[in-house]
Amino acid sequence: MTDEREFLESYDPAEFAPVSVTVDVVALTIRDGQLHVLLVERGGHPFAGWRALPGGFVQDEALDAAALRELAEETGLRPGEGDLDRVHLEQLRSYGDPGRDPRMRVISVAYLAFAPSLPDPRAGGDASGAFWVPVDEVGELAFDHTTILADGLDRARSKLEYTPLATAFVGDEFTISELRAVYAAVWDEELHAGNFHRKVLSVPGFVESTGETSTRGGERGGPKARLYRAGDARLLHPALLRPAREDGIR
Amino acid sequence: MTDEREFLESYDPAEFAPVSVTVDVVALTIRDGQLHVLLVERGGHPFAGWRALPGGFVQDEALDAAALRELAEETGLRPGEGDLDRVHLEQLRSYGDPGRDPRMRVISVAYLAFAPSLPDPRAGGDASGAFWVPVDEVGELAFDHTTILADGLDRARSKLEYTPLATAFVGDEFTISELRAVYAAVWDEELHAGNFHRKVLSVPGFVESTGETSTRGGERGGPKARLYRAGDARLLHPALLRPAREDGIR
DNA sequence: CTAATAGTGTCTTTAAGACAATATTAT
DNA sequence: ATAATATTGTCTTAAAGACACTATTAG
Repeated sequence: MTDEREFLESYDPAEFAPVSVTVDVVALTIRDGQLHVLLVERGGHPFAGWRALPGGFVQDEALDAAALRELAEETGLRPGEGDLDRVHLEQLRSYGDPGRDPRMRVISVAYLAFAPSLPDPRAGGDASGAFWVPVDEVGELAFDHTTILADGLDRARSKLEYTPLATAFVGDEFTISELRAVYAAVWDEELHAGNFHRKVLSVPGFVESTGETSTRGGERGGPKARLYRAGDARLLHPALLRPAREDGIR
Repeated sequence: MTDEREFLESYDPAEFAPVSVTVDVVALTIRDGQLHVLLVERGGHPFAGWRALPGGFVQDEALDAAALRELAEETGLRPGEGDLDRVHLEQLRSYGDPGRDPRMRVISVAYLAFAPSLPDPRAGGDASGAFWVPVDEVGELAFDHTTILADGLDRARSKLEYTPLATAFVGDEFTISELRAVYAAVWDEELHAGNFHRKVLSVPGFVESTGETSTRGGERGGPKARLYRAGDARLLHPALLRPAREDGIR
């Protein structure tokens, strides 16, 4: 195509040092009341044997599609078969410092995925293994993935405040207590059951009642709870704000 | 380097269709009480003669540096000489749909820049001209820049709520009225002067008094106003929330 | 003088948070 | 029976918003 030739000639070849574009996914889920992230163990160099975020090269596809594909490949789950349908996926940000990959210039577009408890992953792709790791037990990761994970957690914690994101971590139908457990796990804070309950119900469109009630009470006793499903709100108003911590503000 | 050879051989060449990475900048400033965005007029194909966001190819530099460089080139301002020092720059998100550039696969990392009123730009780089345009007079833009601009405006409007970003649009020292004018321009809403005044002063670390007072009153009368400078808060707590609009929530 | 503006005061409504009470269920 | 839990009630405090008022300044 002539246009493309013109295009390629229109700028300094020095600017055209080869660049690769990858996607990396910060996939979060909650297991046993703890926030977990999906990690893979790298097979090849560099960082062989290190843990890393799942990811890979972008093919002839949209960025979102690449992220979903990588997630499916690394977990062994198939898109379109239920498991991955309920996954909420959003772009986090891009990372492109020269030198972040020792081999060549690589720009990574990071994604954030939220999922209800998923089965244990099957290894796939480049990874010699993939597994869910509690976020407070993640050590040093390959490349700049420690930074990416930290940014992803920040984003997730913040989005819980003003969006109904928490509903992405629970099943189609859930109790208010289950929802509270999501907030507690992601924020790593206790929440007052009574106030939380009233607050959630008072935000228009956050949850809607199914009219049903759970088949049994809590794990350790208590009455059966009413069931809710996600409402139609895309923003929570008023928001569910975390208590202000002095650090982070200044 | 052997690692690089291994690397390049380690994946399907089909995945290695050439990719370019660009940065595009949504640069916002306020002139005459109206929010303006910096646009360029494209010289070459495709979209010759169309308006577009300033941007260009990423060289051997960090992404942030590329954005700042492009901004400097398109405006004719020099970094490190004051004009651009007060510019707040942050990454917006990346855009990479296949086909967003008709010539080849281009991933664009978009940036958002906020600046106090800057001088009229001088043309530079590929652009046959660059200029500030009121955001409500921007027509259709080249590529997917209309979407990028919309995303940038959303981000800016939202960040005014919970960060001291508004101070990036005013000078080093400013009056509460000037700050209110920023909010009014970005949100395109009137704000109650009295309540706004009290609110701003009540948020810890948002502004701090200089002890000085402006040399003259408002444009059309009124007493001299006290001067403030930006405080040390990185987040506003409590936030300055826009009135909830029914749309946008659902 | 007139109109506009800076800054403060006051009151109402809404939301957040602490705490208590009651009924229901697992063990 | 005991302990934990779901849900609702009450009260206090913080914040938001509406409105009024005074003093000061440009024109």
